[in-house]
Amino acid sequence: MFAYKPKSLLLSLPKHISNSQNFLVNSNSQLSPPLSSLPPRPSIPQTKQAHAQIIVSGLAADSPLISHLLCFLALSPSTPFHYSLSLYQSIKYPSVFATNNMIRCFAKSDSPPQSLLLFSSMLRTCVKPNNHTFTFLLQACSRALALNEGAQVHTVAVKLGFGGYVFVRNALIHLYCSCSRIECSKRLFEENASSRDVVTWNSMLTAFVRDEQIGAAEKLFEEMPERDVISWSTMISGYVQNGRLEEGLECFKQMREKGMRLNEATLVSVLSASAQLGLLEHGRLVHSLVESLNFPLTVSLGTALIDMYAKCGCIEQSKLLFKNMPKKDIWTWNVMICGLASHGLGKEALAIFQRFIDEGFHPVNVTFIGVLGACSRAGLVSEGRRHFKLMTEKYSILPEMEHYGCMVDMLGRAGFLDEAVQLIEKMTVPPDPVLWATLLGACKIHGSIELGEKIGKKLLKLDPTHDGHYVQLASIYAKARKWEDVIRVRRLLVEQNTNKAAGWSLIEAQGTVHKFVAGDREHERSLEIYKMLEKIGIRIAESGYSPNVSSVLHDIGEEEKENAIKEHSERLAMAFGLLVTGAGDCIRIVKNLRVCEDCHEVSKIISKVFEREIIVRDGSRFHHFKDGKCSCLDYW
DNA sequence: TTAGGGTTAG
Repeated sequence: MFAYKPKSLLLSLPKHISNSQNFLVNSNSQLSPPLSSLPPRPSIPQTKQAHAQIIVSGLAADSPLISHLLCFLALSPSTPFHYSLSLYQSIKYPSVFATNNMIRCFAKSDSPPQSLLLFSSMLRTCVKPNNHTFTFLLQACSRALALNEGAQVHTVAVKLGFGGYVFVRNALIHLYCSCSRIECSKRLFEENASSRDVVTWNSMLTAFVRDEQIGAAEKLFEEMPERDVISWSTMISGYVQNGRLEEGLECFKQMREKGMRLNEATLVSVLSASAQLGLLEHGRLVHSLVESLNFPLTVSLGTALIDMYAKCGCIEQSKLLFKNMPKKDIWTWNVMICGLASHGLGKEALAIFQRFIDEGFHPVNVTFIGVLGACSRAGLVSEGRRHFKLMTEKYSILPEMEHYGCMVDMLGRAGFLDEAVQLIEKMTVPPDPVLWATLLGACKIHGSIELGEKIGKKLLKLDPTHDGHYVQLASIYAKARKWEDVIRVRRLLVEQNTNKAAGWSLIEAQGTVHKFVAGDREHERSLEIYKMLEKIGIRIAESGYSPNVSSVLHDIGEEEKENAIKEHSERLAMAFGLLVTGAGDCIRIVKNLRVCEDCHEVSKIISKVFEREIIVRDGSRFHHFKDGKCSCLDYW
């Protein structure tokens, strides 16, 4: 049997087996996130009540009875181990059963390495470990990401003849996967082809997914002799974690077609995919499944739903869910703050943040990405400055690139360009090209040609393959009507052999996702869409609209520029939306890039002349167009 | 005797 070789063999066997004195626990071991909810078990108060009755009945010295209580505690979701330990210590001669359950209590607590110390003392007191002992010990090592200790447990398990037990081996595959030793997991998996069960396969599937080997995971998933709900959930979350969202949803579809039972993990992953893609209809379908299958609205599921509705443009639905969540954790608050921020509801986001603090929660870096993003999108400059200070000084959170990004965006767009430059100069981490590009965008808004040119040139050196920088710099020149410079930058762009990133927009209609790129003529209803575009053109011209072509980089005539704008992907999606939705229905569009100035203007006019609410999620935020106005108040 | 391993994102 394969055994991982630890860096230094700190563990050898106890005296009756070998000796155990050298068993050391790595103090640097990190804890993995807490385990999620488990099936209903006797609660801690119930166990305590039973314990009290045992004492009153004079049975406190009955070791098997106390051992059973300990077993109940070990089965409960993660609890502090002090009570379990007091029970365990009341047993005069703890059996292997009692000790195993205490090891399990430690493994599930916030101090999993304690279980290794107990194992060490178990060996000294000559209680012989069994296969259960090793399963729990390996679980503790996995949770603590304690590779070295886990490898030692592996060695002992093999020496004592427990290496062949399928539970032990599965726990080992999981341990090495948790500690990023995928090759070790793979060897254990391959060495025992004849004695695998579904958990063995699932553990290996998880290992491939965590190592971002989606191809290998897909192959394994295909080969599996049996797939249970966890196999499917793992595959779906694998797709979602690796950004292969459509494939995640397709896998979910197949899972349902096979009549598989769903569980919380499946639903959370699928909600995340729906949210990231902005597919409201799909997200709603998942929500209705949650309700029809009577899934309890756990913190995870509730938070995933709040996030989905926020990312699909229904911030009111998110707010309602948030209000009605019986239990919230820090992530519930974080997604609510970030959701409000993305919809430009800065003041509401700050109010929620204040409630979060008042309820005694401690903010983390993501909380401040939401808070600073809220200030940035709503133009709340002094609040942004105050919260940035609060984050660094009161909560000692080291600002990351995203925090600086929010600040530079906020200051830059509000016209505080010098302050933004000063902030960048004071950064503890080197600014990335995205940050400079943010400032460049601000230079464009404020017509700051000199600074913009300086940053643009810097960007072209830093990141010459990114077409967006050329486009931005050329737009600055275009705004200043410096056409020769526009042509020069455009030539540079061509010489660098980069292409402008293709913008796309998508819209859902009757359960189908329709994706458009600029000038798209592939859609089966293309003719009707272009007719609708013409109709839109006439109606908006009647209301006094004239095109703003400053965002068009191409060195082409004015008429052609107008046409290029007219066929932007979001225009096609909007035209399609007007075709397929009923009068008065809201049109929802998801766009990968930021919406251009002209399309923004046109969307406002369409919302008025066609009497439609249009919600666009662009690469940066939400725009709610209604009655000729946008929720961003033209500040984006 | 009793118990055990694998899936969740924001």
